[in-house]
Amino acid sequence: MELERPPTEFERKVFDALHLIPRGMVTTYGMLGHYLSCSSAQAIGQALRRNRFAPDTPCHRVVKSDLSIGGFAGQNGGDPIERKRRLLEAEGITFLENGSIDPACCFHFDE
DNA sequence: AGATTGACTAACC
DNA sequence: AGGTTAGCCAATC
Repeated sequence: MELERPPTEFERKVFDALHLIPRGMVTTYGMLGHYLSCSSAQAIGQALRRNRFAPDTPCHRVVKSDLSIGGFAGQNGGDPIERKRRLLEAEGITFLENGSIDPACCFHFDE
């Protein structure tokens, strides 16, 4: 069982970076990792998965490298994903016909 | 302390 | 287009 614990330093860095993403934009696990000098997008996903402050920290603004939706609330489909999609739409994200996100909505970190 | 687990990704078939 | 694989790495058995 996973007990309550304060965020690790790594998780704090990830959560802090989320607040740099403007409303109506998204980034990817890989790009976020690159910004944090972490070469494992998977580790980034792990941190977001364990984000217990969601959606206060905008973890829904992180999607897959191919700009498909990615996961949410520990799942890769079903209801949580529907919620993630609606959150993004409500923020002004535009989706293409194939269901992926408009590349123009991709936020680029400086440095 | 070692193995397992992933909200991943690029590179292959 | 879809599957498999290897590499990645923090957190969790």
